[in-house]
Amino acid sequence: MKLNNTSQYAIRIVAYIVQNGSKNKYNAKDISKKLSIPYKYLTKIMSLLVEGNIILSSRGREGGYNIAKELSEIKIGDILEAVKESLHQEECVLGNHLCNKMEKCILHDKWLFTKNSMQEMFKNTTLDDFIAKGVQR
Amino acid sequence: MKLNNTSQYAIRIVAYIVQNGSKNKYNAKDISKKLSIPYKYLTKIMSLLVEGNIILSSRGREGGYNIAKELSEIKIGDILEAVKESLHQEECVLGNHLCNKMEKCILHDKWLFTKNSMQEMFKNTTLDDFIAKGVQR
DNA sequence: TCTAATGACTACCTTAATGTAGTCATTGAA
DNA sequence: TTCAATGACTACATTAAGGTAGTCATTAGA
Ligand code: SF4
Ligand code: SF4
Repeated sequence: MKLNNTSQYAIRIVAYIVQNGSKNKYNAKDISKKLSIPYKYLTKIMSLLVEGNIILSSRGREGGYNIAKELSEIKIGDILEAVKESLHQEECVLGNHLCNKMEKCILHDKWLFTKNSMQEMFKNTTLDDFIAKGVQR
Repeated sequence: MKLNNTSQYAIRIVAYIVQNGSKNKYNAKDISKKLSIPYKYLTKIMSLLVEGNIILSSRGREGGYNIAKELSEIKIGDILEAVKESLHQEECVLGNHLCNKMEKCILHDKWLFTKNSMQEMFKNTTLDDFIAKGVQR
């Protein structure tokens, strides 16, 4: 039970940018070094974040990455979505074996509740929440 | 965010046994057919459940599997533990990058809360809970 | 204009989880 | 006492996630 590697990296990347000045521009090599994320893997993830409109990139000399919007507009959930983490509600504890609503098992509602609270958490946490407390790396 | 395949199978196997009579004995071939779990993969999982003292097995002709204890004594959490699903609390959202308690990030407590409620759910649900409602397959 | 510094793209490699094959060990029934 | 029906064990095959290599495209500055 955890987020996959790519999602974890993505959150750490964005958190890093937020904490070190969201107005600044960051290049792939530096981020890679600072966060110990393999360079090529990092750029792959960055492309996903760009595609998801969370990060802006500029190519060429003096290029780099920066945040695409206001911090308060970006939710953790958006990041996870950008890297295709599956958080879908309709997924059952036992995989995708969806049952009809009439004969649900004991775990159904309990799991849904937990799933919901997790989703709420990701939906309700925005990037500016990171500034105050800080993430250790 | 979901249980891995092996865990899902394990729960479905035990649920199947519970629903079809926990006093009866079941052989691998039948379970495999009924639940569409690859035969060899199934026997591998069964061995884990036997090792975890959830299932008893008897070899030889007329052999098979049956539940090792009273239904009320077996928790979903026990099944997950038997197949080595990692549910450990100390694991952070961002992997194993544990921070010191002084500078925890905004997700820390929220994640812990969710994690806890999930663990509680698994700890507090026993096999006899399955009987009443039934799991669709 | 040329070039070094950058990100984007494509294709491949590695690893861990999932799944399969073959054989051995045990046992009850004929 | 055989032997067919069973589970256990070992080793291999497949797949998907994670990670790497090489090259192309873009751009600011000399
Ligand atoms: S009833 Fe149980 S098995 Fe069926 S979809 Fe809900 S959680 Fe999954
Ligand atoms: S503070 Fe945040 S990053 Fe650090 S261990 Fe807790 S959840 Fe993980």
